[in-house]
Amino acid sequence: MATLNRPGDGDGHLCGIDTAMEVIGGKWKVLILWALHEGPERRFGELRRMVPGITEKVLASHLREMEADGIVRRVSYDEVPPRVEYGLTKAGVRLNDALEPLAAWGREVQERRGPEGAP
Amino acid sequence: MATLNRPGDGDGHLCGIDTAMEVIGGKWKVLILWALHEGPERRFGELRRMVPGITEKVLASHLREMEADGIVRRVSYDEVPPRVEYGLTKAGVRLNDALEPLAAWGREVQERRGPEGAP
DNA sequence: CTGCTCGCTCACCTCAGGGTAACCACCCAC
DNA sequence: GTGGGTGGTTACCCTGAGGTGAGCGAGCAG
Repeated sequence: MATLNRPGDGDGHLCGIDTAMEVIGGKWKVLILWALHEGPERRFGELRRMVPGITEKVLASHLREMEADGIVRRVSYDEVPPRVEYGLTKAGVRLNDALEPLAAWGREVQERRGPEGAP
Repeated sequence: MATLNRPGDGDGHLCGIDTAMEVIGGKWKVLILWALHEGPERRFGELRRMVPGITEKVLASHLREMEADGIVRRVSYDEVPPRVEYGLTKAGVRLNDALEPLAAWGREVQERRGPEGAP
């Protein structure tokens, strides 16, 4: 789906956006990313608790996709009970940084929409 | 779905992201945004041509949503044949700017993935 | 009169992403 | 033995975003 992606486009403005959108396109991915960016390493159950509403299946599949995309590192220890820890890769951290301005924009819009003075 | 949105969070890092994701969550929205950001004003058919693959129904509904979100301005002239022009609002321009780092990240990843030396 | 343009709208259909829930293998506390 | 906790997997279902195609209302070229 490289519709607007014209390599060598002199504009140099957007055109990598859809790649990024595919990576963060999952319903919960940015939330996982956010949960992951705070601690050095998170465990599965920890993430499940940090992202209320997500199911185990979806959390697992999202983590797998993010790992395949190279933004999440997965370390599993051969213990019992099993222990697996997830962390961000360099690319993941950079993605998070790239998400910051977007978050700022979102917050700005939120304030403008619902300026409830804390009831 | 304000799960992770904790207003007053001392962290001040993410937490507006999902608002932004709702706005640009549509399949073609960033492409429309990109098409819109270059010219001052675009017509419907022009946009349809600039975003190959999109259907009229989806283009219309996305434009409507983006208008409701306050990032697109719509000006319709009472002429025959009908003429309607779309442009970005201030917020839309800022959203585009906020998307830039994400696009840069996407481009970076693209290069890393498929470093084909232009066949 | 026919057909074309323009910016949509409507009715219908498809399909994949996500939700539900049960289950696995293992060990520990009770 | 029973229950709970670990990190998953598998099967199935279901909703809603998006795709398909047709048509409309008005005027103008031919």
